[in-house]
Amino acid sequence: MNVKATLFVKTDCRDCPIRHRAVCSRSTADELEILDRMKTYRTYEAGQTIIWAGDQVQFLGSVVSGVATLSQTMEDGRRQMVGMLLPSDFVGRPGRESAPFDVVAATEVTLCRFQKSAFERLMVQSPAISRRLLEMTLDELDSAREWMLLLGRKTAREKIASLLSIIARRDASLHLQPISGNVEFDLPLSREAMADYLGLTLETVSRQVSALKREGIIELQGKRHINIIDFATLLNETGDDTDGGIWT
Amino acid sequence: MNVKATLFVKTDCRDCPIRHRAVCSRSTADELEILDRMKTYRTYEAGQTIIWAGDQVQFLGSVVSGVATLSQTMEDGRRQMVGMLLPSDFVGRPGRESAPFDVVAATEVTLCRFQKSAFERLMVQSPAISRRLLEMTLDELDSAREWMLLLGRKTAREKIASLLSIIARRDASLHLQPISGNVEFDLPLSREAMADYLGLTLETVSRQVSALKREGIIELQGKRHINIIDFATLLNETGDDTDGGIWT
DNA sequence: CCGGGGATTTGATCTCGATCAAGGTGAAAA
DNA sequence: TTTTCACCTTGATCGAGATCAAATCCCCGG
Repeated sequence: MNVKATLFVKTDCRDCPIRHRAVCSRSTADELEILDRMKTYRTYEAGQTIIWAGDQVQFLGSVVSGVATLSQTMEDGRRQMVGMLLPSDFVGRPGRESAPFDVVAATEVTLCRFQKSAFERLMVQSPAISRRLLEMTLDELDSAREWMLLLGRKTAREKIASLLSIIARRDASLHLQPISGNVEFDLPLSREAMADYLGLTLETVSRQVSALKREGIIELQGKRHINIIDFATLLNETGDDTDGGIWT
Repeated sequence: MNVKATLFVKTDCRDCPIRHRAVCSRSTADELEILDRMKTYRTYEAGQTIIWAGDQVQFLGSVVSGVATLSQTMEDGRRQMVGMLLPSDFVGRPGRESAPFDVVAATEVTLCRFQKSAFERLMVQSPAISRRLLEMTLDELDSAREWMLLLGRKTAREKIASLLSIIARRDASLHLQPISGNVEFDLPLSREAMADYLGLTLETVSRQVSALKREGIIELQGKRHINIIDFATLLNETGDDTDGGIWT
């Protein structure tokens, strides 16, 4: 833990997000140097597709700012979001030719990117990177499986409450703030994107948000700014057990 | 590929499944030796819970025979299966204290187990193991995300057709047979387990299976033995694009 | 061969969320 | 300022799948 902190401070990669730094955290200074020199930034505007499912992708990287979505679409247009990428999340698959899902910028998004081939070469030299990526991928897998419970078994109201509490939590952890009582944040997703994430229609999302507002559990300022009156009360609506589980 | 095949033959671990062998496939003979000496077998009867969510688990391993399920349950009893473990699938998380989900034997299950601490020590020495586990975990993550599309957006009939085609495919690949035309296999899951996997009730599962039978797309022998009359016809009912996608 | 009990099927009815259809809102362009 | 357009809300109705309630099947022990 101390080692991690030390390396965290040592790295020059100051403008890169926490989790990307964490990827490098057990590497040597040399390796950090190499990663650092490889990196480039690119910004995508809201609504832009960053990666199409099936594309050959030449880079890996992580989200510096903004929110991107991972989703898939059936031929008839039904769409399901399968993940949300927030600052510090890793993007891309080492060792894979083509992307399995669409990556779309929900807000303006800046990525810190590495050339895929160079990163993969570095992975072979530095086993710590593979171990760290394994750890991160296991976390993502657990999150995906938690989401399967939501999609398969939760009611519309529970789905909305769960989504709001997750976004609130991730937003708070981004600003390194504790979470309790009153919580405020901007929704990075449109009603339609929320529907795609939750396996609902946008009308149902709108109705459930209105219901939570009517019942005084949340307040809205505009369409996108949410004020959770009391976080614990919202949690009661999620259907989850009280302790909060694995979502961060 | 040749290297893999060679090592495949070299290892003494003959009774262990394909994918577990794959974990070792890029390791040295020494490392294989160590893994081989560590391994023990254990058999669980159908219905038995192998791991409870939250348990401290002291082993890792892979499924040798039988089918196990990964699932989570809400306090009020709603249950969602989040994965199915077939022969060759890896069980357990290196580097994790406690299990995130229940693992239950759907049929009689035999596991090949390694002591977790010993395996983790081996992982540090042999970077290839981490890389291989990362690859496998990425596959699982993609599968989980495909399943999210099913849970969030597919109709009951599409869900049933998808499940049958996945089980048929995995069963065929287990016996190293190609899949096309007429396909026969035993369902390893009860109607209730199928419902838990698909986010449906057992009555809906039963009705949809009956409908597929009535329409001549499948035949039943007993409750559990399925005969898919023409695999391509069943695929048409899944809602997936024609090429089959990532499911193996 | 017979009875018991879990697993499955089938039927009747209900309900939550989808669908169809107008409106409202607010920020940016004209 | 007015227009416009994308986004969101609200209302009315519908229908797929849930729920409640019996049968029926079948495997197993006696």
